[in-house]
Amino acid sequence: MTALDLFKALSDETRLRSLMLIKAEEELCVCELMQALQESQPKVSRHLAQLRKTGLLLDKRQGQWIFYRINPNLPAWALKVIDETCSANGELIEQNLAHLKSMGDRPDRVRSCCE
Amino acid sequence: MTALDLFKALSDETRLRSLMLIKAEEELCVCELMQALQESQPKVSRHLAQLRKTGLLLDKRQGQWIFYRINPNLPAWALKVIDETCSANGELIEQNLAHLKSMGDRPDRVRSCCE
DNA sequence: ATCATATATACGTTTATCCATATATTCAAT
DNA sequence: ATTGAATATATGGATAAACGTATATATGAT
Repeated sequence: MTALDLFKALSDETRLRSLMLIKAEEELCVCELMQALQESQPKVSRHLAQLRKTGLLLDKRQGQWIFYRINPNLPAWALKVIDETCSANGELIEQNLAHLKSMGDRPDRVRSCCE
Repeated sequence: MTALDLFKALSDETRLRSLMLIKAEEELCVCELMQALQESQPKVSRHLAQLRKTGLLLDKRQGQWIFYRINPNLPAWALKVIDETCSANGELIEQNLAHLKSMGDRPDRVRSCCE
């Protein structure tokens, strides 16, 4: 995980928003992110794959869903960069979080994207 | 200066190195950066212009040289991101700093790129 | 005024990135 | 085994970013 890798990963709006949302919510599955971002499935999936390949995210399959969370083993400086960015730029994902809430909380939330 | 603007600015190797070098040396002129980076004048100049337009750098003309320095009025979180990145990734510019040293210190250094 | 130096910008080309659409994979349920 | 839902990936096309070369601007010296 070089500095350049990190900044490239964060230099796309969909990826930046996804990362911030995942950090705010601990973990999110693809369908939740689709709802939060109001974006298509392949688009969200592609960007998440990129964040995973760069090492920023870890994924965990749970039934038919795949949950993404921030890789806690990132270098300390990278975690700090993410922290600083998230805590100072919350307004960027305000609306996305609102979309998330409109799904209800889990397990309701999960149910609402899979049934 | 949105988060996205910052990360886009830092997601190019030439720009990242330039910023780190400028931070390490307080201020640098274009010809010093050309030497440090071993890159062409238009390439260096173009990337510096981009960093200036994004608000990351300030420039100051001094005779025929133009010195760039980090904009101290950046939002606090952005300055922290830059700080963290620089202090944890010094090896990225090790060799570039060596090239700089080989010019000698200013005013010698400046003389060596202008005479 | 002329010339040399430092820097900036314009232009056309190449390269990288992003996207939408279509298709594949994986799991759960029947 | 078949079906449906969630996710992933492949492909071709569009958009944007970066580059090299050439040219312009500004300063200092003669």
